Amino acid sequence: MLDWAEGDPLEVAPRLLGAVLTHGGVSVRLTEVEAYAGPRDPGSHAYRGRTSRNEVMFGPPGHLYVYFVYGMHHCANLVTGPEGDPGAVLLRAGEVVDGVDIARSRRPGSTDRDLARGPARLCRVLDIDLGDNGVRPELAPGEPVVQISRGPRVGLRRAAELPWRFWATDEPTVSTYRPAAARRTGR
DNA sequence: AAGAGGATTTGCT
DNA sequence: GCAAATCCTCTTA
Repeated sequence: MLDWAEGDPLEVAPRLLGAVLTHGGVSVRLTEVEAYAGPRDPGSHAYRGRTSRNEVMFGPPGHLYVYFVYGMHHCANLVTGPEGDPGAVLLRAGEVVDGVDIARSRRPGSTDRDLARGPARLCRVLDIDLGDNGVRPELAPGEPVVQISRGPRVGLRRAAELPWRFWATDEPTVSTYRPAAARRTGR
């Protein structure tokens, strides 16, 4: 099961587009993802080796790697690499296809289009937090995405040039591209 | 033991 | 367009 979601994150990422992730009573059809290739990828949390935070990425595929950022947001990855090889795919955005009422209640004031448009919003709508780190999510293949675009990953300061972000072309639920924030101090 | 920084979002100027 | 919000985790000493 989930063979199509296991292996090299660069190959799995485009295959995840269109797949449906269900958690907390809400289902999201993935429209935007990013690949993180573990130890050979300077942008990966696993680049500097195993720590208590990224431990799940070193485990078997099919589990969620959830992390906490900016003091208030959660982001979720699907671990894809074989045990010992920490590859993962960041779930950046999607379209809510089931449980819309619950999703709306978790993000009051949001338009339906924006409900899961961004990695932290997606987690919010699916009720994913650190407590879900390491769980096996409910994931099903969906309608295949017809046209796929790819480009640089979002928000990274390291290895930002690698075109490892994949999204469904012309999908309104894809997040808007923002280059990494510039350093305030330093040079 | 302490400090810096972050795979973001939101609201205000 | 820019900065605040806010705390976990890693790095360095």
